[in-house]
Amino acid sequence: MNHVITKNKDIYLIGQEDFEPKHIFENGQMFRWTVKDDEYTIVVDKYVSKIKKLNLDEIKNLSQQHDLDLDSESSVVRLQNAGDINDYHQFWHHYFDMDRDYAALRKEFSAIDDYLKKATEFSVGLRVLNQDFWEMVISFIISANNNISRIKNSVSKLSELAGEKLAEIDGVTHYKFPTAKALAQLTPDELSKFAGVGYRAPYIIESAKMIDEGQVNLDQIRTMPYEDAHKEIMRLPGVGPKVADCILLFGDAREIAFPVDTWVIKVMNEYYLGKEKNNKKIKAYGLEYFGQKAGLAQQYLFYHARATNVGAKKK
DNA sequence: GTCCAGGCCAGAC
DNA sequence: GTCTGGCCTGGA
Repeated sequence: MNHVITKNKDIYLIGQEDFEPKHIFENGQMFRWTVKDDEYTIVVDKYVSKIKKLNLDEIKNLSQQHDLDLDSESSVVRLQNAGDINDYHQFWHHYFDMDRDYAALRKEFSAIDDYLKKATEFSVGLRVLNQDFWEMVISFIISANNNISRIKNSVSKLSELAGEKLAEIDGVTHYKFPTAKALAQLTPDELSKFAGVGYRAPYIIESAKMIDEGQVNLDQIRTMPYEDAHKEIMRLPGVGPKVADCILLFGDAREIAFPVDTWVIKVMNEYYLGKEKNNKKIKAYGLEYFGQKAGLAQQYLFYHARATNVGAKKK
């Protein structure tokens, strides 16, 4: 039975089989992480925390140290510098989407078809995070026609440029994600130069202004039906159909949002459609085929496709 | 040097 | 409405 305990200011998730930090952070939904020796340092909200899935020796040590009986547990995840048990219940529990039964979800997806089954088996422990809506807007504007290492660097630099200082860990200073008001005051030149966002700089600043001035109301968007929300969020410059779906899936937990990116195009053409170039039609097929949880299925497909380089031309 | 990266935008039809 | 070319920039 999985549960949560705290020891020495650390939080431990015990017996949670569907929690693999690598599959959670390295699947393109989250950009504020670094990893060293399988331990992830992440910047989320006001926290700069360390997340690690403990190995057998570490579990044994923890067990002895605190006189616990954890030897039979195959999964212990440690959250360091993440606050106390109240922080867990008020923030982390929802952030990590702990109310969702991912084992049941994988079972459900496995029954749909063999390829999705393979993708879910490949990604046991993947979870779709519930992240800050505003942060997703800017992060995914940056993501367009870009790669993950550059996106990570840009988001980090952007925070350094306009965000509040949080903490210094292992010699690195981390900054909170900036507010819309702070980003709205930057000039495209300084943003482009410092954060390396290139031609996206004016999109970021203009979107920040529209949100700060209330021309686009993110709180209202969250109460809209999916189609309306998707349309409304696209009023922001730099936000097209794919970026809008990422924002809704990762920032507003819209399970139906099905981002069609290069990897999904490859997967869908390789295993489902044959040859379809129209992204709108690919998305329509995805929604029809995978149903209300299309976005969650997309995460398994995307992660597996990218990791295995689906659709690569054989020499 | 070329190509690509979790696409968007403007312009042409 | 659909399709096409161009695009900051860093790394392979």
